[in-house]
Amino acid sequence: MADIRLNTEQRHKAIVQAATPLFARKGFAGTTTKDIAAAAGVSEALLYKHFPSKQAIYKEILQSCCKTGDPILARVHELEASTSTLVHVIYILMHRLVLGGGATHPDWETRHRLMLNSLLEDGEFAMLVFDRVMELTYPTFQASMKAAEEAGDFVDGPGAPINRFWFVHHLGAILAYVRLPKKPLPHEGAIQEVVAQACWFVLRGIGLRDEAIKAHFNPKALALLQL
Amino acid sequence: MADIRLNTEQRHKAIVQAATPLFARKGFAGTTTKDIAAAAGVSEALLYKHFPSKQAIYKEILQSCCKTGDPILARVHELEASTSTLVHVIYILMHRLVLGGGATHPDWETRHRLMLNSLLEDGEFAMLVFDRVMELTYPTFQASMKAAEEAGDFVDGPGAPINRFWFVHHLGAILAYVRLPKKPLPHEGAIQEVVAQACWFVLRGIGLRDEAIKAHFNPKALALLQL
DNA sequence: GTCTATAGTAGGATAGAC
DNA sequence: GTCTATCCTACTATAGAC
Repeated sequence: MADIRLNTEQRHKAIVQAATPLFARKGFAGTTTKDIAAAAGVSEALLYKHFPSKQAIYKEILQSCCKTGDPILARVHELEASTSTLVHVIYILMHRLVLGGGATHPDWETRHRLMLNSLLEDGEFAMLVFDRVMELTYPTFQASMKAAEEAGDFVDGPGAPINRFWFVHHLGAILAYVRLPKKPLPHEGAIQEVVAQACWFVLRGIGLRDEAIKAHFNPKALALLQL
Repeated sequence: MADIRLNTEQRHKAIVQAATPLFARKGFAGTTTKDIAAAAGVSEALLYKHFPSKQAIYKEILQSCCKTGDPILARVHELEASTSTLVHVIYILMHRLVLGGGATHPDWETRHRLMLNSLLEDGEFAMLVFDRVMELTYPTFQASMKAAEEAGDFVDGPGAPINRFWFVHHLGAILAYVRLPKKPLPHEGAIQEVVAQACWFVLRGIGLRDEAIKAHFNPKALALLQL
């Protein structure tokens, strides 16, 4: 069945890779070991040489998948704190959440599905992903909010800055989630438009002044970058 | 097994009611007919006298559950369009999404879970729920945005009003979703606080001026109403 | 209207050969 | 390292009695 012989580590990885989209699409209960074996191109027996149980495969997927961060998001920390950076970080975050990573990181859909499954289960994976997202982007986000305030572009509001950060992330996330079924959705206009509107919405929401948004937010130019 | 004999209609309803939280919690694949029968207090055989298949039970649950609207939301249309109404509608919507309906409508958690499952499946149920929410609350929301604009409390922004409505709803929804696992979450502060901050965030987001929010949004007073 | 009993299948996991 | 064959349990669904 297996096309070629792989060493233990390679086969182990291959099984995880093959199983990931299955668990993402059909959930833990809906995925059978038969499915996994077929997707991995091996016999069911071989699965059990590498993993003690189906549960163990799932656990390992959640472990490994929450660690891999989007390569673009990983570089956000390089940006200097400013109003402009605040606008761009938010655009990047929203854009990648909703539109995915294109060629550089095509697997956002899988991650979104694993997130939803996790929220229906124990939420463990979701927590780890939240930690990761925060680690990658919040320092720059927070510093840029502060910079924007000092520049007079920002009006503070009630509540912790971290909560505002999560509101931004949450909106991007749920826009992605409601698009998972490939059905017509309540939103009006093309998805790029909706994302741009959502960015404007959250920029206002965190407290950026309309003039600052107008000055720094150029969604059409950003869209050309196809990031 | 069955405590008492019910007529066809009653038993039918009882099965649906018993099965609903099971499908919500464990998804379609994770719920067994044995579970359903036990929860309904009947034999598995009896399920099949009322429904041709497990799938049929699930379908009927999704059909019936998307029709029942929250009784408070159903009365939103009675409110007159104004800035104040805009603020209150948003608070009511967010509050009920996140904190649930208390005694009047305790089953928000089940609905949230069915929503997440639907987004992982074909999204049909999600669409129907979206329609229902929009039907109940959007007319008042839209009219109040217009009234707020005429009162000078509101600065219009880019994009269709309906999208801003959905951004509001989405944020409330996802705050509820991330709370489904009873785990500590990224947000800072008590959940009532977070909801109040989220309301402020979306009020800004749709374009309400800070002065108008300050004038009309009194979360502590609203919280006392325990609505 | 409801049950017990059971058919038939699919699921997770293992034994043992190569 | 990989497979075929198999075990046993759990699952969906039905038959037939009360």
